[in-house]
Amino acid sequence: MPVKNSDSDVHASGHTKHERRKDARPGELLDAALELFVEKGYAATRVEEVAKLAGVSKGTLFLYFASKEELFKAVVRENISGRFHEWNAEFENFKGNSADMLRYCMTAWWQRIGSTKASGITKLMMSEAQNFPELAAFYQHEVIEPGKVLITRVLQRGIDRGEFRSIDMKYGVYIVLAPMVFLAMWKHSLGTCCEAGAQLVPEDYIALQVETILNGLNIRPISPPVSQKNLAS
Amino acid sequence: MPVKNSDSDVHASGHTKHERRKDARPGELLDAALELFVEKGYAATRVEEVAKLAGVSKGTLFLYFASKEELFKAVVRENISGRFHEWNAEFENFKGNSADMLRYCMTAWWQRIGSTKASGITKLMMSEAQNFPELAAFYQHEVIEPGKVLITRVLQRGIDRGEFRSIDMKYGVYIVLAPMVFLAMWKHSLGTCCEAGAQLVPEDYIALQVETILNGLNIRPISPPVSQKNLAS
DNA sequence: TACATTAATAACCAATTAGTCATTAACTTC
DNA sequence: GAAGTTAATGACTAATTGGTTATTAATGTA
Repeated sequence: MPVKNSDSDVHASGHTKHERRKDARPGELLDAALELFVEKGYAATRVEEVAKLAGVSKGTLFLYFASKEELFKAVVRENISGRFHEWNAEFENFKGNSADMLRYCMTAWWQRIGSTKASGITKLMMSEAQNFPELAAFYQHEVIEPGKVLITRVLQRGIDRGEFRSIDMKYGVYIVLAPMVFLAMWKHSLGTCCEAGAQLVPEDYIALQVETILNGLNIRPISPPVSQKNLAS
Repeated sequence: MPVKNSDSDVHASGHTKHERRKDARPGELLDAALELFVEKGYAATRVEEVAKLAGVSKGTLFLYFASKEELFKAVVRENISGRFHEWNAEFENFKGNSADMLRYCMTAWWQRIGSTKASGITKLMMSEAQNFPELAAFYQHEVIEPGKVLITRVLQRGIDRGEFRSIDMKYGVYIVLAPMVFLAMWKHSLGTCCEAGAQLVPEDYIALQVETILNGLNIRPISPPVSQKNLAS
């Protein structure tokens, strides 16, 4: 039997309990879901917590999203949208050498994605791709592929202008992509809970990565591997 | 009240139901656990499934491992951390230049971890560390720290012998670690389900990464960044 | 064969949680 | 302001699952 809070049903904050805000609910629920999915992962996030953070009851959440899985899909669709158009335009107009362009590319990624909640989506997708092949395909198509195109453009420009040595572009993109994805993962996993004293400072990490890559892409190739058997005994 | 399968209790396969194989059980359970943890993740793997795959009842599993968490730790010890002693010894005896040593380090990682089921553990830990801080601390202590020590040793040797340029070792280890962790993640997430045509060939990826790193660690430093503002308005 | 030991089982428990539904009350319309 | 509509609630259900334990039976020994 429900409690009869007979006289008011008004919270301290001034919101009535049964406030009807049909238009605002989905957005608020998606924000709350993003927050918690990023913080705790998919499986560990309780729909009731999402509802609570959005200021509604669990029942209300299911009024707007058919299931937890549909909620998750909606979060990804909502947040992984087309900022690539803007970025592509930005890189079209880049004047200056390709080393600076690559530096700009990676530091801009950190400022716009890596250091924001959006990096949590990257981590989430890498973590849950196996369980949601449909979402994985979506992410591949909408995020990974455009990202690769952008990186390829920078590297190819450097090669065309004689600034970088020629490499197989199929794998070259990963030289740039791997450190960024790694950082996004690290930030949201072992980087937070452990590493007591020696916390990784992302800006310094990015700086060393980019300089090492640039040195690695330098036009002067080093001597190739000499032997495969260098082990004693 | 238990079923009285009175006359035999013998499976179709010929194994009796209460077969006593004390020595073989732990290994079989660990194999089954590795298989399922890698396939489904830690949280989503049910201990009863592990037991079933190992051909025993759930009760038997708890006879050999105190809890699901202990089972997981045992899997990590069996497949990764228990082998550092051997690897350290191997690198003590390495004769030859440090470029070859780093090449050996990364290709050996691929052969022994990256290409095996053990890489799934890396992926799993990165995915679930947030939810299981105790396991994360365990992994950090038993795997990440020893791994960093090993990488640091190789890089420091190169610097000491004048083969690599001097870098801040706090971040230097990540130059080597990031491509390997990325590959482990990629393999078990977007790499499997998507990337229809252009599948990543791990050996080629590792090869380009290691050569780029070696070039990047070359003693001749490149020119530092010149300007921060190269964008056209 | 009788007995002791202990590996193995499966029914059971307690806690968790995705999802449902009868009830309540805010808002709309006339 | 009465009646109808539907947004919102929260107690409830059903399923899941980590872990326990009383019971069963395989094996060794005398």
